[in-house]
Amino acid sequence: MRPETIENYLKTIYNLSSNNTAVVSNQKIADKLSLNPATVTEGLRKLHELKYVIYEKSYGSRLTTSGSKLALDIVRRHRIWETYLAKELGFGWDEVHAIAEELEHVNNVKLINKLASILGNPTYDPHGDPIPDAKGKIQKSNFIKLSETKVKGNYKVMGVTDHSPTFLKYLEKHQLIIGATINIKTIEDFDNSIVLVCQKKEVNISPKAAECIIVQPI
Amino acid sequence: MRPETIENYLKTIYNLSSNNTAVVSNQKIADKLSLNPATVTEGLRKLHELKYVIYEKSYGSRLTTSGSKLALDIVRRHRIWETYLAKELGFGWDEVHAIAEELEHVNNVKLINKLASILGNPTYDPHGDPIPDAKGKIQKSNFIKLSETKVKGNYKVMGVTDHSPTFLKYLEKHQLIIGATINIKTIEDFDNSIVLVCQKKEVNISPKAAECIIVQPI
DNA sequence: TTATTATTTTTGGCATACCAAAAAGATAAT
DNA sequence: ATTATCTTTTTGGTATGCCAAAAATAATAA
Repeated sequence: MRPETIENYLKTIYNLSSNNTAVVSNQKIADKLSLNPATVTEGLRKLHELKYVIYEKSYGSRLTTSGSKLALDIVRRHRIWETYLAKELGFGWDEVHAIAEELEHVNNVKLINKLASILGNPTYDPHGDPIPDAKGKIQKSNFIKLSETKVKGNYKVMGVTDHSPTFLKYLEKHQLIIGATINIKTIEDFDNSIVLVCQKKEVNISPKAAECIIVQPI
Repeated sequence: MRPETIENYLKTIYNLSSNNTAVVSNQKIADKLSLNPATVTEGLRKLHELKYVIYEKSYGSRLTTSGSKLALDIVRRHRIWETYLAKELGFGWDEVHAIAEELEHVNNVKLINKLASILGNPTYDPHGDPIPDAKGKIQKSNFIKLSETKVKGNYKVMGVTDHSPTFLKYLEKHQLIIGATINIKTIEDFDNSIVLVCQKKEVNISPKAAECIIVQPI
């Protein structure tokens, strides 16, 4: 298997099993990588042989220790590049994902560590995702999705789980950026939409959008 | 053909026909890319179909206008990255080539122009090679190889044509870096070796090494 | 010019990464 | 429990990028 192919699978499995214990379905991998399910079945069989994943037929996959290690390394490269592009090269948070997607495959430890060092070894990227350190150690947060909030009141935006430019531009338009304070006014029982105030303006958040916003009560 | 494959061929053809009119042999391309000649024949046939090169069987290849454009773009990316790695990220001139070899395939105009702008739009890279500007315009120099010098006296080191760490480390050891002034003492008729003085120390340069050093009389 | 050597091309083959469609297996719904 | 649906796997097939060995074509030397 080509290194790039391996990296894309491992990164995807890692991202899809965030809590890192859950098994990931072929379908979800296929969706994320825009691949035919048949291709994914084949890919997982090979990754199992390579001992990067434990793949149980018709059930799901999870990373082995060595797969996890590699995945964390790719995630580190991706998130360091995203941060570098945003902080040092002036790219917007809606632009960095696509570029980092390519840069992440350049595997040079010295390079990534140098970038990290210039940035002051950051622990979070522009989307609020934690950045593994050089040893693969990663911050664990227990923030919740906006869609999971049960009580009204003040929250802080801590991250996003969708990195598409469309979504990020939409958030930016409403000042819903990382670190912003929001005040939840209503949680509609009917359709689960949320009305909140951000920078003194009222915004109505759809359930779909609320799924992709990570917050912390304050 | 995969973009990366195309880029590697075009860049190689460009580099091998420096004066840009000469046709390039399959063998030389195969050597540079570490490919079997059979593979190169096949590759050139496809590039001809794609109208990136004019490939005449059993004779040689040269770039078309569109091939030249693409080649210059890749060369620009490569050399901008080399310069950025050296100047901004502290890598040695013996390290930058290998890393740039991978980074060059990340095709993002805004990114490269941003790096170039940070560097002050440089026209030469750490090996003394000219960097095409955003429009593909490239400085033409009429420097000569150290091996082509006919008269003794003072010269300035303007570049190198071999980018291997081994060679570059060897040069550095003798202070034969870009911008250095050298004084040619002897040109041996017997074996074409050259004795010169650099930083007050005498160095004996083999014909092979002299082939890879670019100088200008002063 | 002819023989020798080097280069290029052809041929046949292999591995990777993909897909579409059919078959098998799980899950959910009645 | 049986159907209906959704997911996964199998099967058969394609395109790309590569190579080794043989055949054809240049280039060089005798």
